[in-house]
Amino acid sequence: MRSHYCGELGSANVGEQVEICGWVHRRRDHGGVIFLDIRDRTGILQVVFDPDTEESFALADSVRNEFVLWARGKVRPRPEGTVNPDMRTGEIEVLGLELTVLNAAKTPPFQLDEYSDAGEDIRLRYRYLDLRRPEMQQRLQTRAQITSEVRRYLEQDGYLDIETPTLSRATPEGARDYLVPSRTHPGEFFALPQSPQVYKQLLMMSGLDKYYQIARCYRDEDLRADRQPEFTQIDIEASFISQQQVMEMTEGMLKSVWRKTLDVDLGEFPVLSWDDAMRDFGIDRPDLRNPLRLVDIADLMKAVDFKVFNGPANDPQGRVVALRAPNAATLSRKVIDQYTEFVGRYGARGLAYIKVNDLAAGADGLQSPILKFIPDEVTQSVLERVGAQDGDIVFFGADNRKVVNDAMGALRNELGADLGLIEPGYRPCWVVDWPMFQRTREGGFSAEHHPFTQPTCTPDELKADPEAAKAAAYDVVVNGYELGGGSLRIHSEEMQSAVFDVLAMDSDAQSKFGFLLDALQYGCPPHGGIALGLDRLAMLITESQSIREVIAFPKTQTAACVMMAAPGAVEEQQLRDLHIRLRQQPTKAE
RNA sequence: GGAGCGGUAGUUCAGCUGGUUAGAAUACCGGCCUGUCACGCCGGGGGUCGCGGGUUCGAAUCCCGUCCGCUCCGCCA
Repeated sequence: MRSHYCGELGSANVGEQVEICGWVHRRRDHGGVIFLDIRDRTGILQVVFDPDTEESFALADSVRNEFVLWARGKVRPRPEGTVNPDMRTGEIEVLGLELTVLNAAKTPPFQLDEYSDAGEDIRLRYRYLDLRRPEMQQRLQTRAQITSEVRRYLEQDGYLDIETPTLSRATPEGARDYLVPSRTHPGEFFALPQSPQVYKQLLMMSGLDKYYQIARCYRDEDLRADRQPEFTQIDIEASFISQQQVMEMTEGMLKSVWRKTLDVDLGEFPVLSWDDAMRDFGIDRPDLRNPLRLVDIADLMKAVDFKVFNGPANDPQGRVVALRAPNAATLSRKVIDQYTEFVGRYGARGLAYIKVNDLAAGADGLQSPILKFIPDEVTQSVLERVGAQDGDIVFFGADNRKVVNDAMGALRNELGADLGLIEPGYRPCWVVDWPMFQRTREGGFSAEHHPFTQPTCTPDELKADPEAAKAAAYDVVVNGYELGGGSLRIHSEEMQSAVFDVLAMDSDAQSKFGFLLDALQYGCPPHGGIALGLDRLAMLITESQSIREVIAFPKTQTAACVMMAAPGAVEEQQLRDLHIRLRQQPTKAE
């Protein structure tokens, strides 16, 4: 039916008779000559019809946008002066000799050209049309290129692609599970996996040695621009492997992905400790393209009444930081108020600042609502430490550690973007030496990474002081996105039980991992691995603003599919089969 | 669970301090046009102003509720 794809024709094909298939991208009718731009996955091709071919000319006259066509014609160079340098196939055209309309098309609900931008709502409702757009085709092709390169890289390194179940068991820890009722076990439910974590560890215990999978994962939590309820992980695990080896393997893989898709050298992956990341960036996934840094100044501010920052006075759990923004002293009161509101979202109760107009003039050269609360020499030492220059503005955060890190870390990102300080390109890094646990609001502990992560201490030390325990965990971060995270895993039953104890998992919860504790006692090799978010990877490489742009059929913010109207109600009989009765009738209006 | 933004022609938007017949661009339809490439020119059709209620002589505009989309906080081991 087809001899060539549209996009692959060029000057080399001049003189050939070709058959092409595709959609009418645009039609230009000049009365005596009609141009049809035919589009397929590979590109766009101009096909010309003139009145000599009477039948085809009449047909070409009748077609409309998005009609599906077959055409036979002759490739010829475009006449002098009509070459289109903006088009990949712009040096040639096809003289249409025969034309068949394979299918007519209704007028699309939105324009599929590259110049108009439909709302996401309508794009998703007609996703099959949205995906026809060259931009979307390119994104999905790039995504396929990524997975292809990942597979190639891992397979040449001896990793086996092994599938694990997507009907699994609800877990006591972690995100909310998507549940699937069991017909054969009344009242019982499967859970869709949040990750293949436990399965891949069991595969290591089975001696499969090196495993990978491009695995769909499910988490029933609220969505974000970079979060979908179902997403894809590049899941990797290996036995008898060190943290260093996992990191090198991952670096090599990411570098070859970037080289393959963008022909970009990712360069070095600096390694930051978690403590350093939190200190300098207030966040565990720093965007290194942003030159701004948080600077601790609590020691300088000891003498100052912290209430000027609306923060607690000399709280040992507290943190006081300065954030210098170069050449931003011109920020208006209104803009500063907006930043104050911005940090408020993260719990900050205010945003103090000093505008540095003229350093040489001392206090007279500064402009700030807080100066009168701070001794001049303290102000000077603070400005000196942050390296303030004339024209800068210095923001301050003082509160408990979490609020300061959250608020000032976010402000750093916001300011960096607003002030145009984000360097172009990609800046990867590793964040290592994670704490094993974090305190929960209730005073207990939750796993910072996950409960299978190998602590770097003994089980006794772990139980004695959980807060001090570090984990053999590592995250790979690119441009402020957590691309992936991994760890060495616990391979002794004693350590795994100790972790469960610290997490205060009751015997019922622990029994759900009984199979794992058992397995650990039957000769479990030391092992470790990593999981990378494929969607985020594709998002970064295609420079998309949303994860939805690199997923063919994504869910909306309410975790629904507007095209299929999923989720939807089911027949009463289906519920009966599953032994389910709804607690109340749905009230959602149509 | 919470905060914010948006919903007006097929689409993208303007109109929103209440007051003629709700506009623009584009798309669509018809006509003209033999070298365009976001073709051009002429003409035309097209609206439940998301939905429900309220205030008012009068509501796209003000108020309340609700649904949908997006961004963010919480949440996401």
